[in-house]
Amino acid sequence: MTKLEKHYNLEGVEEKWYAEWLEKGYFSPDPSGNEAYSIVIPPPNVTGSLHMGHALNSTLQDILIRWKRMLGFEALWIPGTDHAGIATQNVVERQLAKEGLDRHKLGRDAFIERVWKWKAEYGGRIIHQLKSLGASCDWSRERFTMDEGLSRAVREVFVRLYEEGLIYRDKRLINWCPRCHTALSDLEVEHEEIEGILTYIRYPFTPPSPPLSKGGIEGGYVVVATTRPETMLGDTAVAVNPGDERYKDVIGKTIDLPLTNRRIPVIADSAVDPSFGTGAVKVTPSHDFNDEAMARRQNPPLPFITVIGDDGKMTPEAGAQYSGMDRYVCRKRVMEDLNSRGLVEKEEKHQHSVGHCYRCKTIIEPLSTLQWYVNTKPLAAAATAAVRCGKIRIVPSSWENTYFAWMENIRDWCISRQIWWGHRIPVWYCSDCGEINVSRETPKTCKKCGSGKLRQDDDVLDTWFSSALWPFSTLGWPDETDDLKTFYPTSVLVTAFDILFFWVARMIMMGLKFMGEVPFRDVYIHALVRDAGGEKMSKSRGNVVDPLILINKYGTDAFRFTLAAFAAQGRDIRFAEERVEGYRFFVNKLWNAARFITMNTGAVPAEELEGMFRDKEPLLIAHHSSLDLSSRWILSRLAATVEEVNAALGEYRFNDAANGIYQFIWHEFCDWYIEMSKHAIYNKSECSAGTIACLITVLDHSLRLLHPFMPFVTEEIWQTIRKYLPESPESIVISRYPEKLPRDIRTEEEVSYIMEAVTGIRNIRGELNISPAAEVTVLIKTFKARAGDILKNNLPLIQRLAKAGEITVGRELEKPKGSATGVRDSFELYIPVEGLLNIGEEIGRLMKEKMKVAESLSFLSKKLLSDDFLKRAPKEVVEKEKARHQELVLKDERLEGSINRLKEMGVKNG
RNA sequence: GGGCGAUUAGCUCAGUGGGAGAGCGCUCCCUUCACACGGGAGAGGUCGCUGGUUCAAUCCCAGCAUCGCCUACCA
Repeated sequence: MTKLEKHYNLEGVEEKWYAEWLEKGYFSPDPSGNEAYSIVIPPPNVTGSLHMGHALNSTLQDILIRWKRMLGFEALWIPGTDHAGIATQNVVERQLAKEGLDRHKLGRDAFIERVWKWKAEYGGRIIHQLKSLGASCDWSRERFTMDEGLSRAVREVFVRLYEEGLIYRDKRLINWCPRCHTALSDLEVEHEEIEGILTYIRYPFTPPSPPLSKGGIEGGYVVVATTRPETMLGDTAVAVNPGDERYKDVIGKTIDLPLTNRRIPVIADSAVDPSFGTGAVKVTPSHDFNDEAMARRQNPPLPFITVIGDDGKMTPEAGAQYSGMDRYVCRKRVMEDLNSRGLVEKEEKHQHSVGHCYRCKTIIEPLSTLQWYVNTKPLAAAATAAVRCGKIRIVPSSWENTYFAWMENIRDWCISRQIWWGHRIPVWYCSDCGEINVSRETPKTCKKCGSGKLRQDDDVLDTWFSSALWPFSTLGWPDETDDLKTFYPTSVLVTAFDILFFWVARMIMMGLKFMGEVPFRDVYIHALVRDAGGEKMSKSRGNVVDPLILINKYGTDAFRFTLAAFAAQGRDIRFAEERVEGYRFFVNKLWNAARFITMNTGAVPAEELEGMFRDKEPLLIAHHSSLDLSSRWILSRLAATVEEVNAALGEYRFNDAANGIYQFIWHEFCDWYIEMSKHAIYNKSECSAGTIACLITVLDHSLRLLHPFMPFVTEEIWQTIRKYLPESPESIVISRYPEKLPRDIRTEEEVSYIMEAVTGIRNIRGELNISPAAEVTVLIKTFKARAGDILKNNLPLIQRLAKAGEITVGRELEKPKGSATGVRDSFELYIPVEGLLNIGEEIGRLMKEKMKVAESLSFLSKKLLSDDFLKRAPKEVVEKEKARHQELVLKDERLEGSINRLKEMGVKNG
């Protein structure tokens, strides 16, 4: 037997077992084996480093996978990373900048080579970190979104969507990041509320000025308001609401646009809100989404004048004096020029939201460009239906509404990005005839004219395009692999809500479209991990808690258990480090329980102990009648816990599962059963093999229950007791998860009497501060014959646990003079306290208690006198409350008596 | 602007239509041979505010306040 140290020492344990598990291949399921259970990991960015979000996400998945594996499923957890187009390109570009290079100097091919090199060097970091979390992923199936197989899937999907007309190319306004120099989808724009300036500018009418209407127009000009004055250089109209009386006479008139030599019309459009600003709006179709829509609605459509370029600088069309200027420098200059002409009416502070690039936080610029789009409406309809009809269950279900709302308002998805790192769009343009060739394989000649002069589209696809295929591309699609047949659809997707739209919704659309089946049955949406103050953790806030540091400090097991215990549904997690410390104590508690048990296996002859385990599981059931009361009790409590934990995990209530195990191991197994068992163990003549076998059995089951949460310490301990267990496999990883053990309610009830007696005695001792050395005499007056019998049969146990001396049990006992009283459900305890305590203090305590009772009593009396309550409350409730009232009356009388007796004693003793 | 969520012990959080729980912290007692990373006993809460429904509300409903998040084309 390995000798266990007093404190659990994690040094080397985790690495040792993880290596062992990998070597044995426990994490690789057999596609032709039992029923499948599968999860695909939300692939972390290849540039990523493990943060709390990953840690929580991965821990929950690992708990599910380990649980199902132990239940006998072929459990597959596919790991991998995402190529993270813009993010990765940014990282490598920063690296280049340090060397005084940029990607344009390097050229496209060399740059991409450089990114691959970077990936080879640093891209495995997060994978390594996942392993240190104990993640039981099947690493032999690890994928990367730019793997050859996944690239094939991407092309297949693109071509088929194009052929069905669901992918198209169009020139329209998109969100443009001037820093990343690429288009972004709507989702990739983060809106932030900022305080800007609303500038009111005078636009003079082309002379002769029109006659003035009421308000609005003064001295031959109309006033418009804007937060972006520089865009006026691209204005092609001023719009007013057609119903706006103030402006009805000027619709159709023209304006001499200041700082330019252009003339623009005043138009009518019902989208204009007459109550905002002046009720007149400058229209810049090339740089504002609203204005673009307005321009297209006009007949004929308004012209588009692009004054800001893709680098965020003003174009020649902005005018010679502004061309080449940065957009914000230009804003200043325009303001100066307007001011010098007296055209600025006023400036106001103004709260409005501004879009920022989600990768680099640069303010995005709406820009009219040619991009590829997915027509998402038809795909979204099926994806909505799948959730509505229950083919996919979103847990917690409160997220369903969010999902529906987004899906029903979905807009077409801009999928092209003007960067280099990613899946290049499989489109080739013919230089001779202009034909667009869309193809799975790189074509040599134009399909229309046969020309060999083909040029591939420069753009790459949005990173999320390949992510959307992840649940089936990782399983081998478009090939019909065994893995695909066995493991698709996957069982559950575990993720945070922040990528519900980016990723989850798109996976559902693509899965339904290309597999004809949902990609997963359940979507479990877990909380976001925030800091203790509720702030989102981020590098810029400097409040990031590094999971790896916690793992180092407290061990992976304690850390994982903390995450699970925190993972209540529907609420964000405020992470508190003290909790991790608390659960490390729990690891140590478990460790010492195991130490106690392994130290005492020799209390009975080895053959006898072996005999207990000779039968197959459930070994102890066979011996049930030979087991003592407390052993039968702990087995029943174990059964209750097993039931609770399985039920909780089945509903993704990780916190309930974790707390259930914690409660059982610490407070029932350790605090009660082990203490009860000592009586037998330290008196070898009384010790039965059953008790030792029961200790081992409960420990074994506890370890297996706990293993998905705490994989390492459970394996470490389990290996030391494995030799006692019949037909046990070589690792706890592949052992059977406890399920469906028999309960014994009668025994549980009986033991509850003993526990009540013990806590009752301890109560009195503790409250009266009676020395632990004093063996108190106890009288127990029972109300029920059965309770009395149980207590009588277990007196030595009660004496031991409560450090009591003589105990008398009976139905007709009289309370001795000068004794403290404890009231329980089934009996009353009397402990003569004369000489054991300070009478003054005790009287004070009793008075305090009496006041509390009196308060409850007055409340209850009022309630019981109320006609309404008596008439309308359910009978059983009324009965309950009456009984409670009776009890309180009795308790009050007893307290009164005790106080009086103590007072007498006090007088006697001076 | 629309929507969602939160508000429970000093702290971090569970929970329920019939006078509220855990962990940590705090107080007191105990170095008893698994564990002081331990054991035992306690103190501590008008369950955000105001109304309503109900015999009964911390829980259901409405409004308000504070905080957080999502979403949106008010220039």
